[in-house]
Amino acid sequence: MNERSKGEVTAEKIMRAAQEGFAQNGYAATGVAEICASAGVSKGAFYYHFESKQSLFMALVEAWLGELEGSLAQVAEGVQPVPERLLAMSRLMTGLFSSDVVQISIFFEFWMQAGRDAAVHAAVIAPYYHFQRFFAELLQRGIDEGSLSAIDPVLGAQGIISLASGLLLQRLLDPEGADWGRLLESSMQLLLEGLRKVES
Amino acid sequence: MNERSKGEVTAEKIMRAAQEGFAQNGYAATGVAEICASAGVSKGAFYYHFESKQSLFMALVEAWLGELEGSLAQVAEGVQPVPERLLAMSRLMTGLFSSDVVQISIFFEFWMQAGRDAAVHAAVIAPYYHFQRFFAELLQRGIDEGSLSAIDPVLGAQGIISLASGLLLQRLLDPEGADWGRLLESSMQLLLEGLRKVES
DNA sequence: TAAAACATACTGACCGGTCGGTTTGACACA
DNA sequence: TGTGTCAAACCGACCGGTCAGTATGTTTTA
Repeated sequence: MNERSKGEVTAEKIMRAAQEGFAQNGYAATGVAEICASAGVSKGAFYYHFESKQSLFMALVEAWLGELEGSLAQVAEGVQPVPERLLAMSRLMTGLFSSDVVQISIFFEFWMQAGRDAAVHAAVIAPYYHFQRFFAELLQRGIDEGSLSAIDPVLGAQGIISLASGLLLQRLLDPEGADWGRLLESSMQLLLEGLRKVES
Repeated sequence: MNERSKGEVTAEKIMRAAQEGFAQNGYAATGVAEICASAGVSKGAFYYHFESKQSLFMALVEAWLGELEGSLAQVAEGVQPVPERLLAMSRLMTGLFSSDVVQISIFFEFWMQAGRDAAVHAAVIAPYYHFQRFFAELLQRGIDEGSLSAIDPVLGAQGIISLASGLLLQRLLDPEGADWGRLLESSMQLLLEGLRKVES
């Protein structure tokens, strides 16, 4: 009935514990022993499933990116005009990111490590470009359909990504400082206002 | 002639070396011995000037924030309309931030540590609010003078901060991916377009 | 000459990773 | 159903090395 083997369950327990640890105290400050204790698993089990602490981190990165990619694909399709579509996406992100500060924290942990570790960087840069291209194409479509003014779509895409990640960053510093989910939506609206084609 | 004592010079050498180390490899992964070697100074000198590794980090945070505060005060005054003033500020930031990836990296290192360490958080959150208030007041002035539409100024301020920090974040991941300095200016212009009051 | 400013050797805790051994569960065979 | 087998899964003591911090002595400066 249950298709997941015992080993897979253990590996998942380790990954969950590691994610929490890395998010809470950072990669370097989180020991393997601590992860094991938190997962209720021995060190032997850890090194049975993962080659090293580093490779565990990579597994986390890849799992997270895969998840993100999936939820992006969900909203990739649509027939509404581009501005409405972007707003809908930001509303969706609201739900995805308002979940837990820990989730956000690990995301930036990945980002920071990418600047230091070549392997992490290689794993992160490709999806990043993918995202950039995704938004740029969306904007281009908006320009083509006449709902957006003719700015450089890549520039606009980088602006959108900036806005989203910057808000996440502020939320990290001051979780109670604002309704960050709602804020993402309204500042996206603001940016769109700047992008929107003036009726002539 | 030279007013700076020998001790102050040593402390500065240590701080410079530490900044580089923390930025390059992160706080936890940068050892005290490594910092000392890089500064050309012994461990004794280190612990003569700093109580602990942690307190050195705090000193770096405070120095950096003070510097930022100073360069902000420089452009606080002005007689131009608010939108032009904001653009001028983003142009100024271009120069300040395009200097070195290391500089940016240490900035985010501070930010991340703030989420983990109460002392760092306390030191960072106050200036953060200060900045937020600064931009909010600037926007309010723009609304009052009629150059901006009547949005929530705090929301606008958080949007501006998001844009700036988000672009920095992307620059960290992909330094050669764009002319990030120019990008800050043009996306600020985009945001301002959304904020600008339509002539009626 | 006293205090400030350093240098060097050292300590104890901790950490990533290893290793020899043990448990567990699925399957074969009787 | 009982029993032997084997590999996957797991355990935890242990090792080499690193790290923040200290103890103590030496030089420099005013």
